[in-house]
Amino acid sequence: MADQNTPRSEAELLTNASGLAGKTLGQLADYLDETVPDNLTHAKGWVGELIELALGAEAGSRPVPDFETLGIELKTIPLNARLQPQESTFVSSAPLANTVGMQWETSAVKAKLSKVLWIPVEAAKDLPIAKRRIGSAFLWSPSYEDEHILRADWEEHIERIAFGRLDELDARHGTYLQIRPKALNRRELTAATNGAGAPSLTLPRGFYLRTSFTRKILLR
DNA sequence: GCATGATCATTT
DNA sequence: AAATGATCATGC
Repeated sequence: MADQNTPRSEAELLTNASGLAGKTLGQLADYLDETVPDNLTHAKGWVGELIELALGAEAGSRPVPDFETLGIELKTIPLNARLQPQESTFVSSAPLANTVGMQWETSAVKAKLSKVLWIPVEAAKDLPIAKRRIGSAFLWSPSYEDEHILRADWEEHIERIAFGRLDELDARHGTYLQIRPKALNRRELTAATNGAGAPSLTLPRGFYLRTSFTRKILLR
């Protein structure tokens, strides 16, 4: 079983993560003295937080990788009954103000995706949460081709934002990386820059990896 | 409000 | 059934 202290090395983290494979969320919750919610409607982050606790992630809500000294980001990946990803993966909030001049190389998206520890977890809706099994964790970094496409997507999104075409933002753009709302509700507003370069307000958005892309990652 | 963790619910 | 758009919880 994984311990609750932060791992000192990548190998230690991988060993701990591998130790979760085959366990159910119920077993892990018992071990950690956590309560399994009846459903995730009001606990959407519960699985991710449980795994963080099990592996000793320390970032909390700070904008740094879960395992800061190792430079590794932890992501759970929900699997359907066919063991394929069933949801997109949130990466980071999208910058909507003063985006002119932003570069992929120094972007939050590139930083977040540079090294990810993926942990597959069964998530079929008809499977009780406590009975859902954790899968085999694996460390991933984007391939050269992946990064090329991610960069092109990011640049396309940022260009749209930089020109103030906020009304054109929608989830259909982007091959691997899409932009979708990331807010409490549709009335939420955040600072943006409009087409005239003036301050404005718009719905907060986030960058997400399409399910079709995480499916490819899983198959590697 | 924005960062963390995501899934839900409706539309296509 | 899959994709898009909307939403939920928590901490500071």
